[in-house]
Amino acid sequence: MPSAPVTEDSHLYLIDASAYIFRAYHALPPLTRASDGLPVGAVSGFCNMLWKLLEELKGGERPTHFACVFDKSSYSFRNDLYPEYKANRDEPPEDLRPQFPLVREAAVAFHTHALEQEGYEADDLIATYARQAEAKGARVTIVSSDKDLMQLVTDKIHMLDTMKNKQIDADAVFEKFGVTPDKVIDVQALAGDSVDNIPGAPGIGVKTAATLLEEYGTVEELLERAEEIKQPKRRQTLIEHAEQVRTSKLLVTLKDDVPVEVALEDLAVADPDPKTLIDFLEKMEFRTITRRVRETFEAEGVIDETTAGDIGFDAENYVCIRDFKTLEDWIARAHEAGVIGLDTETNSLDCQTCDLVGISIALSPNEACYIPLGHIDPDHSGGSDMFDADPPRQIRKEDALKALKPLLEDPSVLKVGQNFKYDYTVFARNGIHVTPIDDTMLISFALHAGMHGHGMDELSERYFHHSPIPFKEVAGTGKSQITFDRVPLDKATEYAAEDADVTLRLWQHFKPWLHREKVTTVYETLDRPLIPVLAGMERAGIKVDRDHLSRMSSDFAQRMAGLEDAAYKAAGGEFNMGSPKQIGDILFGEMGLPGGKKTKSGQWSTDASQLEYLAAQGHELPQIILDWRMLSKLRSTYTEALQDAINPETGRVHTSYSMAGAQTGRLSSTDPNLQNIPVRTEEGRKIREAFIAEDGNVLISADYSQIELRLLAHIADIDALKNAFKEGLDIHAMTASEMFDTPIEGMDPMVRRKAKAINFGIIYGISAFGLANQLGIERSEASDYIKAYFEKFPGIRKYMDETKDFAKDNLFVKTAFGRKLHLKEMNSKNGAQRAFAERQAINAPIQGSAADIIKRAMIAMPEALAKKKLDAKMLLQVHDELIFEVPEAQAEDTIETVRKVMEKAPLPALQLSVPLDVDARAAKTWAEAH
DNA sequence: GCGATCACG
DNA sequence: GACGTACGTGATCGCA
Repeated sequence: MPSAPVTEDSHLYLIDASAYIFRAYHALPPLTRASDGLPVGAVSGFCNMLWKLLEELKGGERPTHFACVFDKSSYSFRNDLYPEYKANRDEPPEDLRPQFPLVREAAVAFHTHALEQEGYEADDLIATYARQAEAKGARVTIVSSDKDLMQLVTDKIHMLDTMKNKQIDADAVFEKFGVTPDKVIDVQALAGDSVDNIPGAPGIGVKTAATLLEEYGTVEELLERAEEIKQPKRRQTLIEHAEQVRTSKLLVTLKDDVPVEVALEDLAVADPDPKTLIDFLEKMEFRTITRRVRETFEAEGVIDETTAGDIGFDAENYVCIRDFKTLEDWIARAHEAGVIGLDTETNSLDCQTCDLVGISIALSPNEACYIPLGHIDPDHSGGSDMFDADPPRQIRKEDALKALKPLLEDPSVLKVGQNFKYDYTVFARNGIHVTPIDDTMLISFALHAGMHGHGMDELSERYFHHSPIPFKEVAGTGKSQITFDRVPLDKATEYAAEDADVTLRLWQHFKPWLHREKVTTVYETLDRPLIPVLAGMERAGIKVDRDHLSRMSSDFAQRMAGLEDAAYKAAGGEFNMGSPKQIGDILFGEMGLPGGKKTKSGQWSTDASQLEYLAAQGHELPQIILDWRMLSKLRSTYTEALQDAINPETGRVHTSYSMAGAQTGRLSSTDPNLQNIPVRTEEGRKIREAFIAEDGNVLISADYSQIELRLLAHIADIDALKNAFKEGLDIHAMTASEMFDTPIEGMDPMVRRKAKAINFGIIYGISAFGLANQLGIERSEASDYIKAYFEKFPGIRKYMDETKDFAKDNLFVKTAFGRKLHLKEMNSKNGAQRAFAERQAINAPIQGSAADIIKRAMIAMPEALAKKKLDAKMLLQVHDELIFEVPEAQAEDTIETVRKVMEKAPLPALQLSVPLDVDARAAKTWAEAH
């Protein structure tokens, strides 16, 4: 650490760190480290404060000497004077305690002294250094708002409350105590202090103390002449408690001659070591301040950017291509590069219907271009003067695409995209089949599922400490938002070229990690090849009978109106049937029915299980609400919304599959969600009748039977289960028979139902609470069932324990095909969080392996169908089910091929020890085919 | 923008 | 002994 003499030009900063920690803890919102839940709110506040003081204070305020001062322990010489000193302090809160050592670590990371000394409080050290510096004519700033330090204030020594950003000088002290700083200890001695347990004189507060001191000068003088005090009460108090007041003065007087271990000169401010500081901040996972610190260091040129692997972003180098010659030049350079970042800009978020507006290409970091192709009025902003608008000078779309096509289809040039299924579809609609490809979103997902999201902005911030321009910034937001074709070209170029740039950089950053993390195969055989398959399914869409939906909608609306009348009658007045809040108030408030559970927000819960319970007791209104809710759900989410989703050009509904949404590796379906079309109730199933085949065609539905239980049997290696599947037994009946020791023949359906619930429960990471809830039985009974199950199938318990142990050690679990799901809460101190992670650890390998298998089937499917010269088109995936559309005459052959591909899907990567069974049927509607 | 609810596997 | 609980999703509505 450097040393420098303290002179009149010096400015010493003393941070009252111990007091700061408590204040930050209470004043700042709680913050925990994302990866393990470690509480770090006070540490974060401390780091921000230090950084601000050290780096952002420019000019005369900048410190020349600097130190953070801590309390060493709770004991000090004051305890010898007065054993009760600070005796009323509570232990620091549980989630503050681990932060004390971290704050000391932070002080060191910032390259400042972390001072503490046995037997003295931080305040005494501060007093000593402050007085020493003052004696040399230096200025002193004490960073604290603690009133105990106010006695130190002089015209050289000030205090600074960083949270309120307020200087505390002699005037401010006078305002608080009614005396000048040198008399503060006298006021405190008289008034006492409940926080520090300083007794003072009973009945005398700050105001009275100030008045008395005005007349008598000091405590000593006052006590000497106590007999002269006119008010009898005060006189008596002061005479009686004279000794106590003298002790109090000793307690509040800071010791300014501590034999300090570090000399004042050695507190000279030192530049932090960039690597040490950034490493610490990154370890704490403070994203914002890490970025700020990094940027400052970069600006000051103290970080070697290339060794950090981070080449700064510089939009200056982005090029807007508006003439053909330049485009040809970039295409040639792209061939040369061999790998390019690629991104498309469109005029809507729906890649099925949008128009291509522009293309961006990145060749290397900071070397990127944007090719506008469909911009309107690019030289005016927002088209306010449409009549004057000149068409922008941009390359004709057909010409550009024609020139780009060979590049985009060139097998020797890798095209890297982020969420590339979108761009793939846009290009496909323009007659270009982009290949070969990589997708940074999917690479991130293969590497880090469960650790963080996989959106580009988040990845860029996390790995490059760079925030790409938000879309909102170029297009605006809300009602005044414009489509990308109206964004002026300069802004469009900055935004679009940056996206391609970031994408290429992400690829460079991630690619080596695929091997290191052993997920190359997952990415290359399960995720990447699925892109064109899903793109094809989304483009194909499924035919939906609008009239059928429309008729159902009217029918539902009528019946809902009837139910509304009945409900108002039963409730004795009108209310909003769609408001759970109002329903709760009526049922449990006005009608006084016995309320069940409450929701998190304190409202009465009115979910189906609650209403069913009330209905079963013979109450009318709950049943009406249940019936209405079902119809309302079916109508708003399905019969109405699905009509709007029909693409007018194709007459079909085109969903969009999300490939990196579900943590376990499952797909999800949005806009609209076609994976949750009703089937469980009679009424709901009718909606599936609206999903139909084109004339002359049929729909085929093929689904895996019990795939997750089969995988459990295989993964946990349970002979009894495996044999049951091999023999084609009813697995739930078999389980019941084993558990309850009854023959399968003539089994009570209730018994089988229990076993079925347990089988599902096992897959979910069973708990007595959950099982009891599911079956509507007592928790103790559920507990007995689980016990019986584990006695019959000890291998399952063993599998569960081993899986949990693995997850605790490695913080991830794997599917049978090697897909990883990271579970960072496995060792959380929070019991509920940990239990949740444990159940995920049980479930994810099973659910994820099933997802992997159907993905393999889907990837193999197009070729298998083509080979058999079948015209079947794969349309939908619903986790364990695939829907196809095929000319009627080919239905049987298609079923045969589909079944074979699905049943053999794990091969050759994995030979399951149980057979996979596939049920398949052909029909005119999805309702019948399922 | 969030919680409650409910549709699916 | 209390806590908070079945796994994975997405859409709609009311409400602040």
